[in-house]
Amino acid sequence: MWRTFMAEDGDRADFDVASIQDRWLPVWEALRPFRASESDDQRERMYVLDMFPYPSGDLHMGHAEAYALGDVVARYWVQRGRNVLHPIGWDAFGLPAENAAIKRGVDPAAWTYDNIAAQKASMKRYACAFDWTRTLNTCDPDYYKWNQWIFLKMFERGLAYRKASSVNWCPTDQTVLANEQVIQGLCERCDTPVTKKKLTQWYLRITDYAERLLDDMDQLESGWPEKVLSMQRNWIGKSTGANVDFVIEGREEPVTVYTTRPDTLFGATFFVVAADSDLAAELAAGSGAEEEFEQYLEQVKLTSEIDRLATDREKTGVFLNRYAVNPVNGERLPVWASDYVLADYGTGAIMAVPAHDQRDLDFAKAFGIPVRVVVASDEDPEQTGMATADDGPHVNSGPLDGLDKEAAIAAIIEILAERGTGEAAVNYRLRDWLISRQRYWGTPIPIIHCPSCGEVPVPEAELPVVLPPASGLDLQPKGSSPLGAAAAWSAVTCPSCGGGASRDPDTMDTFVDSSWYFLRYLDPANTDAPFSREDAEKWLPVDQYVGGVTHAILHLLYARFFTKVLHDLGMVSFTEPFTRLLNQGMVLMDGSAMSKSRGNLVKLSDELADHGVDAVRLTMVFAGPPEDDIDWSEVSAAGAKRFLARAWRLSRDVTSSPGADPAQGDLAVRQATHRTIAEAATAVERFRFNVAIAKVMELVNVLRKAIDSGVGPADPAVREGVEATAIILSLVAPYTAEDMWANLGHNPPVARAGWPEVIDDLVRQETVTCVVQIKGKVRARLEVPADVTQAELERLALADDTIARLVGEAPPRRVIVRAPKLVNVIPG
RNA sequence: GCGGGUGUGGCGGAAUUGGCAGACGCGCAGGAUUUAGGUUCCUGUGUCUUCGGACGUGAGAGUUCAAGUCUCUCCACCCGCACCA
Repeated sequence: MWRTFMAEDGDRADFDVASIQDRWLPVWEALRPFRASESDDQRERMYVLDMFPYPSGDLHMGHAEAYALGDVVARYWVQRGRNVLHPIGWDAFGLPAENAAIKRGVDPAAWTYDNIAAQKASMKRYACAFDWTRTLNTCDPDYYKWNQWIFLKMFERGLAYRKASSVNWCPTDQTVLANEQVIQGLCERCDTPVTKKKLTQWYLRITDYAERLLDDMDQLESGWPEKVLSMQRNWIGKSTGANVDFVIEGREEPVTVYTTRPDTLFGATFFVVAADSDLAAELAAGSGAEEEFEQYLEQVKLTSEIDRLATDREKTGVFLNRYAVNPVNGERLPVWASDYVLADYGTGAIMAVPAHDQRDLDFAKAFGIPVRVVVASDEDPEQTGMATADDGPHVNSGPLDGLDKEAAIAAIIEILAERGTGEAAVNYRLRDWLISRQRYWGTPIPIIHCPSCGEVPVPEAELPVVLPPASGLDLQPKGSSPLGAAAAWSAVTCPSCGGGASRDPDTMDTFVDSSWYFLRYLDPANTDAPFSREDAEKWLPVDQYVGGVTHAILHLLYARFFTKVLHDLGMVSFTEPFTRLLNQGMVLMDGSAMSKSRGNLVKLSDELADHGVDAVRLTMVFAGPPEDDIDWSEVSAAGAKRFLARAWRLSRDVTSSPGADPAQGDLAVRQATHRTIAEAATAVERFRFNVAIAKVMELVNVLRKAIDSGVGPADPAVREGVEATAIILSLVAPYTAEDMWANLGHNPPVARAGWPEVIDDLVRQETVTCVVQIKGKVRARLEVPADVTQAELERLALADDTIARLVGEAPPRRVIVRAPKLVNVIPG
């Protein structure tokens, strides 16, 4: 009702958000201001990329923040005259589509494409500066064909392979998970405790790239947040040490263990194999300890992953009635099986040195195994219960006695190497990437299983292997892929021998889709290749990537891996895909993440209806540094709207004509304008968008005063200032800016108006305020010429009445002069 | 435990190289316009104060003419990893 009032309330209250939005949206739709030029454009290229969304519903507050931030960067560089590529697409495969299908009986494809349509409309209304001619959906056969193609290239090179292994299994989603998708023992997606299952699955050999993934981080050092780099380093988990071979009595082959402390080899008093390893079962067989071992293994299997992760758990294990022989001194070490040794790290077996490893000590104490100190220390681990990890002279270690840690490691490696029982070794925590998923809505794995030929790649000419329609398939999770039940789809003839064969029933992890999508944007309709090498060389690597820190490991590591593989395939020349990364924070409500169950969900559509697109965007950008979280309850979209109305009113008040010569205008207003332009540019380039906004707000205040009580609305400097305001605001508040631009008598789009040129003379201050301190406390201020000399400034400062009075007669002991801004007088 | 980060008014946050702490906004208070106000405009707003000033950036020390900024010690909180041998 009050809106009706406002409309009648004369020229003050005309800032009608809804009608401004309705006016400009169709105009932009026609003008397409953000199309990246395809060829022979001489402008410098720039690739600004936002992480693409999963179409799980309409856009939410998190999207609104991320896309507002990415938009500032993209729009800024467009204004600066760059040829900016700023694309968007949809990460459209994945479980939610399938779950919706199961729950509501809709086709996953229909569900997905409906959501995409809704998000696309919302994004356009949200005025995202995307190049709408380049969108992609990963669930389109045109897209996933190239997942399959890349997979086959990897298969050819041995980078994609199948193996049987104990894998992470989500009982709820009824599918396997990559290590990266298990968070604290829970399924990343549904928080169900993850269990282990022995399955034959497809893997990508990311471990082959571990060293390069680590090394190439040097290239990212200044462009990526330190946090993300450290998380990736952590995840790759490189360690150095040695492999040592231990003979097990009664076993032909020696067992290799990996250790980071080969120098403590003389302190080994027992030997442990992972309870769930094949080796443990083998050693238990015929040892007389089978029964105990079986019982123990049962118990271990029942222990959930979460319990396993509790670090303060009691050590458990079972003696296998076997002995390993220490290669350096021939000692017999009892062999135990325990779950504190992991089957899939190192070799699944360890030498245990209780004096210098806390876990081994805990175990030794629990089972009364002797502790032998081999690195001298004041503390006795057996007494204190604390293993010592400090450096120190070695003792009880034969040839290593007296050496420090570093020397001892070098010496023992040499000794082992001479005897052929060990060598220096490097280990990684990173495991190969498990990509098989027993679900429907994903990329079919393009392999045919033939009883006589084995794994046969689908011939390239037959790609894509298209998903069969969902209708008629049982998508209910049951542990095996729904595709296997699509008999007509599954049954094929072997491309190699022509015999009966079947398709691989699994689909790929959706992280495969997002590992190279940034390349597909260059040429999303290409039918000959995933992307053109020529375009890739022109546009990539991505100059600025914007997205949430939730993908710090998963997506970013996989995308880096894919880029290196594509590099090795000769398809791209660079080795890192994203030069700079900006991780935006989250949008919270009342201190915690929004969720329906918590009852603190803020609906984006409500906020947009209440305050308008521009005010919501402005609030997101002005709230603080982009990487910080925003608590929606602590910021004010109403305040943002008020500011926009204030800025917009300026454009109504200007009475000079377009093209009026600003040189004829008021100097002070011009200076304020040009300083703002310069400061806003610096702030945007440093990602201090909130500061850029603050600067525009100051300019708006100056212009308001100039109009109301200063030079008046007809001064050309006022026009210049309001035009600059519109252009700077176009980065954040495109509707308001466009309407201001029109009010000022210009044609749309303001987004392509060009960044105003800064006149240096107007930025330079001819006089500055100099503070005069006495002993570091400000006592006076002087207006001085900006180019004042040190000597002149000192004279002026000491001549100041206040200063002269406070300093007194005696000559000052010292005067520090930093012309033109500061003088500090230390009285005698 | 290991690694990364953050501590500034009632709140969100500013502050190139050490050089006026608290820009800008929110909120609050007062005033003007208004029949009215979820409008607009103006003014004030770190704390204490004997109105001269004094104190003030998590705590404590140090370097310096000068420290939010540099160094050391400590505290609190957040994030990531965590039985990885």
